[in-house]
Amino acid sequence: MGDKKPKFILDIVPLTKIPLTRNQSFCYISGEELPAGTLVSVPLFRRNVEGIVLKSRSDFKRFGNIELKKINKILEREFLTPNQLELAQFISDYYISPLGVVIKNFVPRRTKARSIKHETYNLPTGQAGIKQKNITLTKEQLAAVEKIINWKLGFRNWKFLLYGPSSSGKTEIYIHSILELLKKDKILQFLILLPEKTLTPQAMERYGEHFKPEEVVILSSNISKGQYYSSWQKIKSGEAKIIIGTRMAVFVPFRKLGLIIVDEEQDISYKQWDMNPRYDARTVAEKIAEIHNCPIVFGSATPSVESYYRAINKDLQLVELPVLNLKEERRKKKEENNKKLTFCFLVPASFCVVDMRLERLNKNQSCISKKLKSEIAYALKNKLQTILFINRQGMSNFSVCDSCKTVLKCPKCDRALVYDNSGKYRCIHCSHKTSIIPSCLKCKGIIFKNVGLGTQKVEREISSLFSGARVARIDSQTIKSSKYQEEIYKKFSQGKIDILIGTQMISKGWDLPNVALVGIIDADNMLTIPDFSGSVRFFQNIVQISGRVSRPGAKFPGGVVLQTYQPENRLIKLASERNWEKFFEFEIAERKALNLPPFAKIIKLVFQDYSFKRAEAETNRIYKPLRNLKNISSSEPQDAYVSKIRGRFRKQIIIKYKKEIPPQLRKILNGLGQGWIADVEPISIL
DNA sequence: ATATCCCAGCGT
DNA sequence: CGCTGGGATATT
Repeated sequence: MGDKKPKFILDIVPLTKIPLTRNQSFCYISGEELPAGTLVSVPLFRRNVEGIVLKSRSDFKRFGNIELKKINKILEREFLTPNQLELAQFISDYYISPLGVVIKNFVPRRTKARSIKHETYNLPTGQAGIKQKNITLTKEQLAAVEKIINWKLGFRNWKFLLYGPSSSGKTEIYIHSILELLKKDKILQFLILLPEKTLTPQAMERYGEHFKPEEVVILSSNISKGQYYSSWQKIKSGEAKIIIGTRMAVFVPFRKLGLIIVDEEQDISYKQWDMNPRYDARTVAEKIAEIHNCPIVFGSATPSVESYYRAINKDLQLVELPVLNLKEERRKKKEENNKKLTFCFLVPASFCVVDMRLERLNKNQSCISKKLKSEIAYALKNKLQTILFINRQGMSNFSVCDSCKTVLKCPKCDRALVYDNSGKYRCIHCSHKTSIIPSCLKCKGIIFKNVGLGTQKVEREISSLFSGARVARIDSQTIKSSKYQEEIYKKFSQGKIDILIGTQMISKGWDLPNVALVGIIDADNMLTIPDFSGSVRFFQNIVQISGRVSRPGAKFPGGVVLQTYQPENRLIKLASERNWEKFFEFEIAERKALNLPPFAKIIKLVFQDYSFKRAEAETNRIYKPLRNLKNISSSEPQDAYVSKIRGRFRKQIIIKYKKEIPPQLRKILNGLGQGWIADVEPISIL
């Protein structure tokens, strides 16, 4: 048969890594025209892969001398929406990541959800969803809602920064805005992005109360592939209206978005830093808002420096919220307490900085200061709960050989091993463990001294100081099983635990109403992060940690005790005041002086190799052309903060540029070979 | 993903 | 000189 059927050439992106130096889409022949976004199977060099159609055309001429292959199979037409394709291209360009790898994130595993269980989330079921709780909003909250829902009237812009302390009622504003926008247009969908840590069942309930269960989907990394696919389909069909999720939720096929909310906007878990594409869900969400022509709200009590700077420059519309009647509440509380208690050791929301040098002078060698000890004792006596923060897990920072004073290091990583109470020493990077009796690599000594503090050490100390107290510990070791975490949470909220010791892990998400005292055991340790965002992280940590006490509704006003060897440190002072604006002024001046974000954009280039020589040679090779480029500045190749991981040496180059990546720089970045990692706008340059 | 090419390192 | 293993490479 003479093949009279018209044939078409399709531009198809295989869902696999194609080097950035090459064209990201390939041409295939098909008997029929296929719309963009169609999922197909194509042969690609002796194997078959999935691919997404970008374009159909009928001109053969360009490929006269190359014999094109036919597509294998059409899997599903218009599997991805045009909006998604546009977004994928944006992410690929912006984060210098192969388009196929990016699109892979948009294509769910198409496994049928085996169980017919519709909702397995902890959403309030049955009636609860439909009865819309009457939320009474304050004047300020209502004003914020008005601004958001009337975003079209705002001539300036429809990107908002909702800046208000925790407990200023941001969630109510989100919910109310959504309900109002839904009233106007029933087919709208809404995206609510949350950091991993705050996407908890407790947080979910707050949203679940106001919408029908079948209208809400939750997307996080711990749902099954089948569940994800079923949610994905619901979103594509329009059945799902409220999409709550972590950063991965930016990849789903929205039909028509009415509003995007990025809660806890400052949270660094929005940035994917460990694999390609190294995208930032905040930036991507903003792009989605542009594509869908819908408003976007970034919410935070301690905004990122970048966002607040944008708000000041009117690039975001700043909506400020006052503390929700907290002052009155505090005053009332104080009066009450003064009546009840003969002496009130904690001024409400007091913040006490303890100088640990004085403790040492006074022959107190414990990691618990006299002040903190007495406060804990008081809290115990009054059946109030205490949280102690120590941002180091295990027993200590590092261990030193007693005879030759060498730090015990991981053989594969440039990292000190930590003693973890099982009698072994562990590496946090590669989970390498020593034998029960480790020996010093240098002198074969077997006696080690532990230096510094860890959660386990604090736990021991506390147990010996307060033998009657019920103590629990939470860190990344104990938290591995979420069951255990849930159990601790339950016990603590039921008042069955007096003192909770943990890393920053517990500073978020957990709503603990009965906490009277928060102790920050070693603030200096938190100050030592030598990174451009170190100060911000410190400040935010302290605010978040302090936020564990003195919230409205608390049964007792709380206090914070911060222990430090440098009480005169400017950051400690700023943090103890917890005045974000004041901190911002200090920080922005420093960022400007050092040409750091938001005054410059950063790309971090990391090269890893088993041979130090090769790592050195390769980074120097790339540095040479970079040095001569105009409009950028790049650092000389330097050892990464952890200069060796799993036996591979790591060298890095930090590049700064204004606004957009210059074309010549892009060319160099596209040509980076195996072993290189490019991280655009990284959260850290360590 | 995977066949293929290239080269260093090694033994004959 | 050939054999081998590891790494880079290309894919319509």
